[in-house]
Amino acid sequence: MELQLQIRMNEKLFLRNPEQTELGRKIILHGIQLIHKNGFESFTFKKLAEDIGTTEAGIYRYFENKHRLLIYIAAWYWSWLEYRVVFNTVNIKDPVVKLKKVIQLLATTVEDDIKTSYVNESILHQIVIAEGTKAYLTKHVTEDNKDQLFKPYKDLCAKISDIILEYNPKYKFPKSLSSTIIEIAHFQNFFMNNLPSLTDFGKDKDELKIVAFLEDLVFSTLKK
Amino acid sequence: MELQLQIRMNEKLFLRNPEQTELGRKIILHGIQLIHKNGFESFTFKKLAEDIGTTEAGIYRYFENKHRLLIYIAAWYWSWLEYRVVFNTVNIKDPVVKLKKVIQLLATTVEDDIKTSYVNESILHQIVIAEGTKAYLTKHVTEDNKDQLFKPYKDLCAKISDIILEYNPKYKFPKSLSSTIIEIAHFQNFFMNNLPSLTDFGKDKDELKIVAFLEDLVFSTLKK
DNA sequence: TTTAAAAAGATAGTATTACTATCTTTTTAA
DNA sequence: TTAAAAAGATAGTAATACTATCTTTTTAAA
Repeated sequence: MELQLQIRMNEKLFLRNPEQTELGRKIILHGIQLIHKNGFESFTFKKLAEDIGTTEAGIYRYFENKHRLLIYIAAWYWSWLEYRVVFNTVNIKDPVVKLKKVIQLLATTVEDDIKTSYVNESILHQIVIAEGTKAYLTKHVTEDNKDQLFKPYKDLCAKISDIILEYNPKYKFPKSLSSTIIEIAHFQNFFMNNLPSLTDFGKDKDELKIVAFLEDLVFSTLKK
Repeated sequence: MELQLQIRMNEKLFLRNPEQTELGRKIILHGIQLIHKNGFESFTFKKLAEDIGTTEAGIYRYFENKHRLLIYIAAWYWSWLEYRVVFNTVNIKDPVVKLKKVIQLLATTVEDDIKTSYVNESILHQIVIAEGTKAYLTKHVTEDNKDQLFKPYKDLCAKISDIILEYNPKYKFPKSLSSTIIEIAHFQNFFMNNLPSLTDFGKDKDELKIVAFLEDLVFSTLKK
């Protein structure tokens, strides 16, 4: 049995659906690689076009600008992560086990378990760590939000929030704790690798220590 | 008695020290205002020059590029915050009181208590919330770090970490908890105002709720 | 008070970025 | 087979991110 994961993306994220054409898929695949290699700031559609062997104009037919492409990539990541959270917690009764699973999924590098044709999930994870917040840290976040561009992030946050309430229905800040776990999983990873004195993981650079930190944080806070 | 706070900035942050000339101080003052108004992405030295009534070339004599100006502004903010932490916790014995003070300083909007001639602290606070992470979320973070550009941030983090250990010397993740408090204070503020469904503060948009969330988080985690 | 050097102002120029437009060729789907 | 969708090719433009140079003004020290 070979299944292929298909994530349904919001129409407003693109001008032309990149999943449906060869060029579109190349834009996503090479886009992720280029952003990872040079960083989002020095990433341009011109360079991407050269990389792919097409023209700038060709890429503009799919995405309004590079920021929209970043939002698309981030949205894809969050949708994929929500899928993995659902998949990995289904049939589990104990919310403790579920929460631990969530933390592990957020804080550890993906093994390429589910093959999606045109996305390299492990590079994607690195991109979202370093560039993900730039998707919403803008002056037009409110309009973008009205277009539902951040729905996958918000859905994931809501899902984790539900598990938190399952564990402790009286906890007052489930959504804030949820978004905190998500962001901190990424920030501690970035700090560990780039500004290690901001963490306690600088020496061995072990993702499992981030997991331990987050588990301690979450379960101390939620203890009834 | 009128005292003036002077923050000594790292020489590598600028080409020519902006504190020492009228034009330099205007660059900081109007730079902060412009970034706040239009966001960092659409901020340019050309616009800033027009705003001030000087030329682009004039600004380039002070800062290599707009990213360096952002780092300068962020560094100034972190230095100022560390000063305020020190000032507000001196002579306090109880680390609980100290930690609460720290959280309050991080999570609530500044009242313009200390006058610094050429920096608007309340706008600065807003900028660092929305743009601060962009100072280090780059491909050249390692070189910038070697130039000590993030020292004020790391110093603040270390200071808070020390208070954490004062309260609970056995706690395993003082630095990570410290950087977590710092980042989350800002992120929850940004989410509350821009993506409220990621928080539990959307309705009343009250900073004091962020304080409550952080206090609960920190003291649950550190409880012996 | 003079003078030199530092800072600021004025102007020009360049490569790159971030697009838009249009026309032709190729691919695809009915 | 044929039309329409997609891709390719080419051109152009305003803005961005700088660098260079020359002149004038300010300042600080002899």
